[in-house]
Amino acid sequence: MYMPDIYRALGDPTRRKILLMLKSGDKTQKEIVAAFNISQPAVKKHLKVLLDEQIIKEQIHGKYRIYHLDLHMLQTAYQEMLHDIGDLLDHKLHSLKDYMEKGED
Amino acid sequence: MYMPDIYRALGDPTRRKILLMLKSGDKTQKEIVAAFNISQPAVKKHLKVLLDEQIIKEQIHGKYRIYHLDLHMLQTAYQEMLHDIGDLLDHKLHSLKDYMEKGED
DNA sequence: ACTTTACATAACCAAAAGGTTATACATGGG
DNA sequence: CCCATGTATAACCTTTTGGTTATGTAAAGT
Repeated sequence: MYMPDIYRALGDPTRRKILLMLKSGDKTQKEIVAAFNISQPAVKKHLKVLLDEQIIKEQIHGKYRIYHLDLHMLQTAYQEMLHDIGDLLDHKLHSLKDYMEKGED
Repeated sequence: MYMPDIYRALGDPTRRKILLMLKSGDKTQKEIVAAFNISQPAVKKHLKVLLDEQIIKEQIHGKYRIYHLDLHMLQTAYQEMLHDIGDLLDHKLHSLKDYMEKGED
């Protein structure tokens, strides 16, 4: 059984850029491919990793594949990583909530 | 010029365990090697990655190499990751904050 | 019906990652 | 000086990763 590995998902800069792209709105695979200068199958592999880790979701719309962030999972993922670093720094998870509260406008 | 990649540094479970070890105090390479059942050169490679990413520092003490956490860099890494998650989630902060508050126990 | 268009899939490749064993080097103790 | 200990380095191996090209398939436009 597959153990989701958030470090794997976020460990690649292309994948992080894809996530940033999706922040500004849902995107088709075509649009994502156009934003990088790697091939369509290469992009698709990155999307598969993000799908496997459940960081993004896919919707089929005719011949299009529309991708969008799974904000819940993404937040959980970062929470996990921050928790690991937080453990090392002796200041824990609540600082994320603090950050989010201060960051609101 | 080399851009430190915190995601790479934390991407391996052995390295995360090494960091956890170092949290409880500085360690010689010998002690770190003893804590895993992989070879000394394998451990050394992990240490090199952590050194490259400047997450840990090395001190030469006679024939010993003493490793310790670079808390400042960890702090920076933490901030970097907070920034990343902020970038991704900022316009959804409200619902996430609600989620986190409900999710706390 | 035919042809684009968007995506899927297969086969392949080079380089990186994570490990090994064997061996060299340097320091400290007897 | 000699030997044990701690670390460094070299050579090698396997698997994974991130990419490629080529080709197949399904939906949409004309």
